[in-house]
Amino acid sequence: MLRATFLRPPVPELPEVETVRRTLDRGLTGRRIIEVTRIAWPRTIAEPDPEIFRDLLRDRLVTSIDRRAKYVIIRLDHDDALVVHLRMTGRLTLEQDGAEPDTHTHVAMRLDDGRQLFFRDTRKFGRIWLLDAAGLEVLHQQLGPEPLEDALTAEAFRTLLQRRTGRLKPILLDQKFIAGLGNIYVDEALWTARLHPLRRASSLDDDESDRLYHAIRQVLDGAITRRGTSFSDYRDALGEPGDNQNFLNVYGRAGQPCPRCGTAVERIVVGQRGTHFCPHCQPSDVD
DNA sequence: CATTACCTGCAA
DNA sequence: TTGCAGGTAATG
Repeated sequence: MLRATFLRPPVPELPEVETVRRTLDRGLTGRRIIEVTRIAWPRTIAEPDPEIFRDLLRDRLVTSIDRRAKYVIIRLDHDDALVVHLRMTGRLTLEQDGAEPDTHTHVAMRLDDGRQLFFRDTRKFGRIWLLDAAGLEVLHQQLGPEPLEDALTAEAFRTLLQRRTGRLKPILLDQKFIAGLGNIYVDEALWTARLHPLRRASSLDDDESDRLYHAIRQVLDGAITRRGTSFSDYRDALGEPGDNQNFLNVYGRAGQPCPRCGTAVERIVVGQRGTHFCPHCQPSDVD
Protein backbone atom coordinates (compact mmCIF):
# COMPACT_ATOMS: atom_id res chain seq x y z
CA MET A 1 0.00 0.00 0.00
CA LEU A 2 2.88 2.29 0.71
CA ARG A 3 4.20 1.31 -2.70
CA ALA A 4 1.08 2.59 -4.39
CA THR A 5 1.99 6.06 -3.20
CA PHE A 6 5.32 5.99 -4.89
CA LEU A 7 4.20 4.26 -8.04
CA ARG A 8 1.48 6.76 -8.76
CA PRO A 9 2.64 8.44 -11.96
CA PRO A 10 3.10 12.15 -11.29
CA VAL A 11 3.16 14.55 -14.16
CA PRO A 12 5.08 17.68 -14.91
CA GLU A 13 3.42 20.81 -13.59
CA LEU A 14 4.80 24.32 -13.28
CA PRO A 15 7.70 23.49 -10.88
CA GLU A 16 8.85 20.54 -12.98
CA VAL A 17 8.68 22.54 -16.20
CA GLU A 18 10.53 25.41 -14.55
CA THR A 19 13.23 22.96 -13.44
CA VAL A 20 13.51 21.63 -16.99
CA ARG A 21 13.76 25.20 -18.24
CA ARG A 22 16.61 26.00 -15.86
CA THR A 23 18.59 22.86 -16.58
CA LEU A 24 18.02 23.22 -20.31
CA ASP A 25 19.14 26.83 -20.21
CA ARG A 26 22.61 25.85 -19.04
CA GLY A 27 23.36 23.69 -22.05
CA LEU A 28 21.12 24.90 -24.83
CA THR A 29 21.05 28.68 -24.84
CA GLY A 30 23.50 30.04 -27.40
CA ARG A 31 23.74 26.71 -29.22
CA ARG A 32 22.57 26.06 -32.75
CA ILE A 33 20.17 23.32 -33.73
CA ILE A 34 21.90 21.80 -36.75
CA GLU A 35 19.08 19.49 -37.76
CA VAL A 36 16.19 17.34 -36.64
CA THR A 37 17.55 13.80 -36.80
CA ARG A 38 14.47 11.84 -35.75
CA ILE A 39 10.70 12.13 -35.82
CA ALA A 40 9.59 8.66 -34.82
CA TRP A 41 6.02 9.54 -33.78
CA PRO A 42 4.88 12.30 -36.14
CA ARG A 43 1.83 13.24 -34.05
CA THR A 44 4.25 14.64 -31.48
CA ILE A 45 4.81 17.52 -33.89
CA ALA A 46 1.60 19.49 -33.49
CA GLU A 47 2.52 22.33 -35.83
CA PRO A 48 3.58 22.76 -38.59
CA ASP A 49 3.52 19.47 -40.55
CA PRO A 50 6.53 17.31 -39.59
CA GLU A 51 8.21 17.75 -42.98
CA ILE A 52 7.99 21.53 -42.78
CA PHE A 53 9.03 21.39 -39.12
CA ARG A 54 12.17 19.54 -40.15
CA ASP A 55 12.91 21.98 -42.97
CA LEU A 56 12.50 25.04 -40.77
CA LEU A 57 14.75 23.67 -38.03
CA ARG A 58 18.03 23.63 -39.91
CA ASP A 59 20.79 25.76 -38.42
CA ARG A 60 18.68 27.68 -35.94
CA LEU A 61 20.14 29.65 -33.03
CA VAL A 62 18.65 29.14 -29.57
CA THR A 63 18.47 32.58 -27.99
CA SER A 64 16.86 31.78 -24.63
CA ILE A 65 14.69 29.30 -22.76
CA ASP A 66 11.46 30.55 -21.23
CA ARG A 67 8.48 29.00 -19.56
CA ARG A 68 4.80 29.84 -19.75
CA ALA A 69 2.52 27.75 -17.51
CA LYS A 70 3.51 24.14 -18.26
CA TYR A 71 5.05 24.98 -21.63
CA VAL A 72 8.80 25.08 -22.24
CA ILE A 73 9.55 27.82 -24.76
CA ILE A 74 12.82 27.48 -26.64
CA ARG A 75 13.26 30.83 -28.34
CA LEU A 76 15.00 30.85 -31.69
CA ASP A 77 16.36 33.45 -34.06
CA HIS A 78 13.84 35.29 -36.25
CA ASP A 79 11.36 35.45 -33.32
CA ASP A 80 10.34 31.83 -33.72
CA ALA A 81 10.01 29.44 -30.82
CA LEU A 82 9.94 25.72 -30.20
CA VAL A 83 7.13 25.18 -27.72
CA VAL A 84 7.05 21.90 -25.82
CA HIS A 85 4.31 20.53 -23.59
CA LEU A 86 5.37 17.43 -21.66
CA ARG A 87 1.77 16.50 -20.78
CA MET A 88 1.92 13.27 -18.76
CA THR A 89 5.23 11.53 -19.34
CA GLY A 90 7.25 13.76 -21.65
CA ARG A 91 10.93 14.41 -21.01
CA LEU A 92 13.14 16.94 -22.72
CA THR A 93 16.79 16.12 -22.21
CA LEU A 94 20.24 17.11 -23.36
CA GLU A 95 22.21 14.07 -24.42
CA GLN A 96 25.84 13.48 -25.21
CA ASP A 97 27.16 13.01 -28.72
CA GLY A 98 26.49 9.44 -29.75
CA ALA A 99 23.63 8.83 -27.31
CA GLU A 100 21.18 6.39 -28.88
CA PRO A 101 17.45 7.13 -28.89
CA ASP A 102 15.33 4.44 -27.22
CA THR A 103 11.87 3.33 -28.35
CA HIS A 104 10.21 6.22 -26.50
CA THR A 105 12.41 8.90 -28.04
CA HIS A 106 10.05 10.39 -30.60
CA VAL A 107 12.05 13.46 -31.60
CA ALA A 108 15.79 14.15 -31.62
CA MET A 109 17.88 17.10 -32.77
CA ARG A 110 21.61 17.51 -33.23
CA LEU A 111 23.32 20.60 -31.83
CA ASP A 112 26.41 22.45 -33.00
CA ASP A 113 28.47 21.18 -30.07
CA GLY A 114 27.72 17.59 -31.02
CA ARG A 115 25.21 17.09 -28.24
CA GLN A 116 21.57 16.25 -28.85
CA LEU A 117 18.16 17.35 -27.67
CA PHE A 118 15.81 14.39 -27.08
CA PHE A 119 12.07 14.41 -26.60
CA ARG A 120 11.05 11.15 -24.96
CA ASP A 121 7.45 10.38 -24.04
CA THR A 122 6.11 6.98 -23.04
CA ARG A 123 2.45 7.93 -23.25
CA LYS A 124 2.82 9.99 -26.44
CA PHE A 125 0.55 12.78 -25.17
CA GLY A 126 3.30 15.39 -25.30
CA ARG A 127 3.35 17.91 -28.15
CA ILE A 128 5.87 20.19 -29.86
CA TRP A 129 4.99 23.30 -31.86
CA LEU A 130 7.22 25.52 -33.94
CA LEU A 131 5.55 28.92 -33.67
CA ASP A 132 6.27 32.39 -34.97
CA ALA A 133 5.72 35.49 -32.86
CA ALA A 134 2.02 35.61 -33.69
CA GLY A 135 1.53 31.96 -32.77
CA LEU A 136 3.28 32.51 -29.48
CA GLU A 137 1.03 35.44 -28.74
CA VAL A 138 -2.05 33.27 -29.29
CA LEU A 139 -0.66 30.74 -26.82
CA HIS A 140 -0.18 33.43 -24.19
CA GLN A 141 -3.70 34.73 -24.67
CA GLN A 142 -5.20 31.29 -24.17
CA LEU A 143 -3.62 30.95 -20.74
CA GLY A 144 -4.51 32.52 -17.41
CA PRO A 145 -2.09 34.49 -15.23
CA GLU A 146 1.20 33.06 -13.99
CA PRO A 147 0.74 32.34 -10.28
CA LEU A 148 4.27 33.43 -9.34
CA GLU A 149 4.35 36.71 -11.22
CA ASP A 150 3.91 40.03 -9.45
CA ALA A 151 1.08 40.97 -11.80
CA LEU A 152 -1.15 38.48 -10.00
CA THR A 153 -1.71 40.22 -6.68
CA ALA A 154 -3.73 38.81 -3.79
CA GLU A 155 -6.38 41.36 -4.62
CA ALA A 156 -6.53 40.38 -8.29
CA PHE A 157 -6.74 36.73 -7.31
CA ARG A 158 -9.63 37.46 -4.94
CA THR A 159 -11.53 39.21 -7.72
CA LEU A 160 -10.95 36.32 -10.13
CA LEU A 161 -12.17 33.79 -7.56
CA GLN A 162 -15.29 35.72 -6.69
CA ARG A 163 -16.37 35.67 -10.33
CA ARG A 164 -16.41 31.88 -10.36
CA THR A 165 -19.32 29.79 -9.20
CA GLY A 166 -17.74 26.34 -9.40
CA ARG A 167 -15.74 24.23 -6.96
CA LEU A 168 -12.17 25.11 -6.05
CA LYS A 169 -10.52 21.97 -7.36
CA PRO A 170 -11.66 22.13 -11.00
CA ILE A 171 -11.24 25.91 -11.09
CA LEU A 172 -7.62 25.71 -9.95
CA LEU A 173 -6.93 23.06 -12.59
CA ASP A 174 -8.38 25.33 -15.29
CA GLN A 175 -5.38 26.75 -17.14
CA LYS A 176 -7.44 29.74 -18.24
CA PHE A 177 -8.13 30.65 -14.62
CA ILE A 178 -4.56 30.27 -13.39
CA ALA A 179 -1.81 28.72 -15.47
CA GLY A 180 0.55 25.98 -14.37
CA LEU A 181 -1.16 24.06 -11.58
CA GLY A 182 -1.94 20.35 -11.98
CA ASN A 183 -3.38 17.68 -9.76
CA ILE A 184 -0.48 17.43 -7.29
CA TYR A 185 -0.06 21.11 -6.51
CA VAL A 186 -3.76 21.92 -6.42
CA ASP A 187 -4.24 19.31 -3.70
CA GLU A 188 -1.16 20.56 -1.85
CA ALA A 189 -2.21 24.21 -2.09
CA LEU A 190 -5.73 23.48 -0.84
CA TRP A 191 -4.29 21.55 2.11
CA THR A 192 -1.89 24.40 2.91
CA ALA A 193 -4.75 26.91 2.73
CA ARG A 194 -7.01 24.60 4.77
CA LEU A 195 -9.74 24.71 2.16
CA HIS A 196 -11.94 21.80 1.07
CA PRO A 197 -11.62 21.00 -2.66
CA LEU A 198 -15.41 21.11 -3.10
CA ARG A 199 -15.82 24.60 -1.64
CA ARG A 200 -17.40 27.00 -4.09
CA ALA A 201 -14.97 29.69 -5.18
CA SER A 202 -17.50 32.46 -4.68
CA SER A 203 -18.04 31.38 -1.05
CA LEU A 204 -14.52 32.25 0.07
CA ASP A 205 -14.10 35.27 2.33
CA ASP A 206 -11.12 37.59 1.95
CA ASP A 207 -9.00 35.74 4.47
CA GLU A 208 -9.63 32.38 2.81
CA SER A 209 -8.89 33.78 -0.62
CA ASP A 210 -5.64 35.30 0.62
CA ARG A 211 -4.69 32.00 2.26
CA LEU A 212 -5.21 30.22 -1.03
CA TYR A 213 -3.23 32.83 -2.94
CA HIS A 214 -0.25 32.53 -0.61
CA ALA A 215 -0.56 28.74 -0.40
CA ILE A 216 -0.32 28.42 -4.19
CA ARG A 217 2.81 30.53 -4.28
CA GLN A 218 4.38 28.81 -1.29
CA VAL A 219 3.72 25.33 -2.65
CA LEU A 220 5.07 26.19 -6.11
CA ASP A 221 8.11 28.03 -4.76
CA GLY A 222 8.98 25.15 -2.46
CA ALA A 223 8.63 22.61 -5.25
CA ILE A 224 10.86 24.66 -7.56
CA THR A 225 13.47 24.89 -4.80
CA ARG A 226 13.34 21.10 -4.53
CA ARG A 227 13.61 20.80 -8.29
CA GLY A 228 10.19 19.26 -8.77
CA THR A 229 8.35 16.12 -7.74
CA SER A 230 9.56 12.78 -9.14
CA PHE A 231 7.97 9.41 -8.52
CA SER A 232 8.78 7.67 -11.75
CA ASP A 233 8.59 9.60 -15.01
CA TYR A 234 9.61 13.16 -14.42
CA ARG A 235 13.29 14.09 -14.81
CA ASP A 236 14.96 17.42 -15.53
CA ALA A 237 16.86 18.15 -18.74
CA LEU A 238 19.98 16.52 -17.32
CA GLY A 239 18.10 13.39 -16.28
CA GLU A 240 18.01 14.18 -12.57
CA PRO A 241 14.91 13.55 -10.45
CA GLY A 242 13.53 16.16 -8.04
CA ASP A 243 13.08 15.91 -4.26
CA ASN A 244 9.63 17.33 -3.72
CA GLN A 245 7.93 13.90 -3.51
CA ASN A 246 9.39 13.71 0.00
CA PHE A 247 7.60 16.91 1.01
CA LEU A 248 4.03 16.23 -0.11
CA ASN A 249 1.41 16.51 2.61
CA VAL A 250 -1.66 14.94 1.03
CA TYR A 251 -1.10 14.02 -2.63
CA GLY A 252 -0.81 10.25 -2.97
CA ARG A 253 -1.09 9.83 0.81
CA ALA A 254 -4.63 8.50 1.20
CA GLY A 255 -5.03 6.73 4.53
CA GLN A 256 -1.84 8.18 5.95
CA PRO A 257 -1.90 10.74 8.77
CA CYS A 258 -2.26 14.42 7.96
CA PRO A 259 1.09 16.02 8.92
CA ARG A 260 -0.77 18.82 10.68
CA CYS A 261 -3.37 16.99 12.77
CA GLY A 262 -2.87 13.25 12.31
CA THR A 263 -6.30 12.58 10.79
CA ALA A 264 -6.21 10.06 7.93
CA VAL A 265 -5.95 11.73 4.54
CA GLU A 266 -8.97 11.03 2.33
CA ARG A 267 -9.13 10.47 -1.39
CA ILE A 268 -12.23 11.38 -3.37
CA VAL A 269 -12.88 11.98 -7.07
CA VAL A 270 -13.67 15.54 -8.13
CA GLY A 271 -14.18 16.35 -11.79
CA GLN A 272 -12.74 12.94 -12.70
CA ARG A 273 -9.53 13.63 -10.76
CA GLY A 274 -8.18 11.86 -7.74
CA THR A 275 -8.34 14.44 -4.95
CA HIS A 276 -6.54 14.22 -1.62
CA PHE A 277 -7.38 16.25 1.47
CA CYS A 278 -7.56 16.20 5.25
CA PRO A 279 -11.19 16.03 6.38
CA HIS A 280 -10.29 17.70 9.69
CA CYS A 281 -8.09 20.56 8.45
CA GLN A 282 -10.17 21.16 5.31
CA PRO A 283 -13.78 21.10 6.55
CA SER A 284 -16.54 20.99 3.96
CA ASP A 285 -19.39 22.39 6.07
CA VAL A 286 -18.96 26.04 5.07
CA ASP A 287 -20.40 26.40 1.58
C1' DC B 1 -20.79 20.72 -16.40
C1' DA B 2 -19.62 15.67 -17.73
C1' DT B 3 -17.69 12.36 -20.95
C1' DT B 4 -14.48 10.66 -24.29
C1' DA B 5 -10.24 10.39 -26.80
C1' DC B 6 -5.46 10.34 -26.84
C1' DC B 7 -1.60 6.43 -25.00
C1' DT B 8 1.18 3.14 -22.16
C1' DG B 9 2.72 0.74 -18.00
C1' DC B 10 1.59 -1.33 -14.25
C1' DA B 11 -1.49 -3.10 -10.25
C1' DA B 12 -5.14 -5.85 -9.28
C1' DT C 1 -7.32 -9.22 -18.80
C1' DT C 2 -9.15 -5.21 -17.19
C1' DG C 3 -8.93 -0.63 -15.50
C1' DC C 4 -6.77 3.18 -13.62
C1' DA C 5 -3.53 7.24 -13.71
C1' DG C 6 -3.98 12.32 -15.50
C1' DG C 7 -3.27 17.21 -19.08
C1' DT C 8 -5.92 18.94 -22.42
C1' DA C 9 -8.89 19.21 -26.54
C1' DA C 10 -13.02 17.97 -28.46
C1' DT C 11 -17.71 16.85 -28.00
C1' DG C 12 -22.67 16.31 -25.71
